[in-house]
Amino acid sequence: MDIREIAKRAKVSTATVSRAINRVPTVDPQLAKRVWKVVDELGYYPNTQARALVSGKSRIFGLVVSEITNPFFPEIVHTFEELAVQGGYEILLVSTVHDSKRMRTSVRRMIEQRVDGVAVLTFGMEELLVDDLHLRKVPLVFVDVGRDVPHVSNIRIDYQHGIRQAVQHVAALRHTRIAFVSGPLRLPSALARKRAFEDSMAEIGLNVDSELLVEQDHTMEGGMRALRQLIALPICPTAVLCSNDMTAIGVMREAYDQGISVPQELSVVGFDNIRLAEFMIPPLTTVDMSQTELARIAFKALVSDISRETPAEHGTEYQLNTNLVLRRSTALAQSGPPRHKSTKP
Amino acid sequence: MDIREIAKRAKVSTATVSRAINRVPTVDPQLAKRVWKVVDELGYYPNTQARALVSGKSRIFGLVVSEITNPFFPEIVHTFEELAVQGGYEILLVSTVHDSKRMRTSVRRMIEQRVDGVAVLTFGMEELLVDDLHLRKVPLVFVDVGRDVPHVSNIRIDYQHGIRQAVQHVAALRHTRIAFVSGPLRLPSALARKRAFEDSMAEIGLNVDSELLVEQDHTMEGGMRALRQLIALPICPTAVLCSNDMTAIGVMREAYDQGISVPQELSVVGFDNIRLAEFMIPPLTTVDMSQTELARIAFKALVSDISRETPAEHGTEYQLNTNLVLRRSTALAQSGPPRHKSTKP
DNA sequence: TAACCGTGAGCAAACGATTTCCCATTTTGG
DNA sequence: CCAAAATGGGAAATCGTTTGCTCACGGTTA
Repeated sequence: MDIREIAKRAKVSTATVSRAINRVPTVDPQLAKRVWKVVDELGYYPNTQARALVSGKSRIFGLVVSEITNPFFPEIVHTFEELAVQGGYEILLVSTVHDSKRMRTSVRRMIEQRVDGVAVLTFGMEELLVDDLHLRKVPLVFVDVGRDVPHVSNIRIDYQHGIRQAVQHVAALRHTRIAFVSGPLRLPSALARKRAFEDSMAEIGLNVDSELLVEQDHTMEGGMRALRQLIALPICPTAVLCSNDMTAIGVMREAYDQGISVPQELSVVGFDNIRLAEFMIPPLTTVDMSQTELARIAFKALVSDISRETPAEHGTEYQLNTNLVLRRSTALAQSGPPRHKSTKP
Repeated sequence: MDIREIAKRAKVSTATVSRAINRVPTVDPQLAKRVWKVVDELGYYPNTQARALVSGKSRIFGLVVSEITNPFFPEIVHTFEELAVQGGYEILLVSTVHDSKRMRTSVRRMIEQRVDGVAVLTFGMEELLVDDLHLRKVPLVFVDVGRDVPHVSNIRIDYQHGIRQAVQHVAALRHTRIAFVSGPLRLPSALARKRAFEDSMAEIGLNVDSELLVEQDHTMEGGMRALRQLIALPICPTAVLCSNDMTAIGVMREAYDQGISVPQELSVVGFDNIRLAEFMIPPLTTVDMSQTELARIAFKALVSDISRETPAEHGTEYQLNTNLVLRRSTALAQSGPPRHKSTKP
């Protein structure tokens, strides 16, 4: 059933039907009513493809996230979708972008679908895409893309702020042997977090032993591996900061397996502040990086790029802060000499 | 840039370009090569809208889930998406379907987008949609839709199987006062789980006190509330089964706050077996309802519906089983009289 | 009364592909 | 060597909308 059918039954032209449906004010209310009646009776709804074809706008946004399986991202998807439906947009989702090739094809496919904009909230794969994408004049928003790419908006995240707070918090609790479990260092965001840690430590005159810097993969299993590695050290750390909450959960889980109590014997700090953090046992002290805020910014960026008909020469820069939130996974370092493998009873 | 541009530059007709791109075998390899050369040089890619308009297929699947924020669903999305990209499909995601109105419009919009099929994996809102949707002849797959709807595939879940195992497991550990925290009972799936619990209890001759049946909302907060309610009882339960893992996590968290140790003083069993369950402290014993399997079935159902040109009179029925997986959140009931509020020292 | 306007509806041309014919070559067989 | 069949490419119709342009109609103004 198409617009012609409606036109025929309402005894008007297809043009009038189109105008009536789109609520163009110049159409006579009488006629409009007649059209709507037929539309309702037949349950007609316009073909979006045809619409998009002529208008050039699909009212679809692409949303690319790293790994929907990490609870950090669903929260983003949630907010983004909320805004999308409010704005009358659909969202085309791509997740699971392990490798850059897969990612490229995914995004390429989005562009083939003529999405009106793409938000790439992936923390790391951005660089590879930028070139591909900004040629097509689709509005784009990235997170923490290093270089300054024309026509692309960028959400810059201030990792330093929250991580410094975390370090100082832990230091204030008298910890001196503080470990950091990073994500894969090829990811810019993981690297930035580790740097922020090192800088913050340096700032307060604590040196970070290289053996206390362990690289993992931002998963719970990674966190478990990390702790196993750390407790094998001659002198164990008494606190461990993690590059994300999943890692921290893994660390706590391994601590449980090893009979190390958190926070009495080991303080743990996460990063991200996923909703789950609050429900861990013990509730996880972590650095908040607001997922709703991030999604909100990304969405707004896209919308404002679209409304601006002449694309801005330099994409807008947005800013997102991070902040420590205290819960119960950190405590005063145990007095006396740090727990030492070989001196342990 | 469109197909005409390519045709002009390759000095062939648009028809030939189309054929070359779609790898129609009858086109002369020479010409095809010439076309592809131009295509690559110009970075041309066909307009999906136009394609869809003429072919009537969009190569997009709609995926509707209850609440992306519940870790159960991302896992489904993940698998579904995996299969989708393999099959050359995009996915249009709708989550956050609290109210049926919102859901209807969402799905309506999907249909307007001319998706090739919709998987509604939402555990409860199905009924409302069925009528709207199955008129349009879009392939559909639901979970546990009660009545037998023509042209609609249905994944039926055997809650009873896993829940009976859970009940028997807990009973074997000498628990007799066993509580059940259900989801919102207006959701068919929540109701079915509760029924399965009651039946399983009856089967082994344990009576379930109505005060041990608490209705909650499938969230972690709900779990916390539930436990608070249960420990206020004159005689506390020594084991609590939950309608989903999020609830169980909440229960364990509240137990932690109340200083009740799991599993020594309280056994907890979840339902769903989200990935996180294994990483809880203690690791959560739960009933597995494979998310990957569910997604896989849904996807296959859609694909097979599509390939079958004449829609089957009665949609296919699929089956998904549930199974207890033992971890460490359950233990022998403490001997002696059950912990009693007023007799507690 | 004639010229003029403003209003609102219809005609037809896009939008960018696919696909159905149909025609011009070759190839094949007698 | 010629007719018939096979082959491959092109012209044009089509998918379902939107929209610029034209035109008819009725009312206002000189």
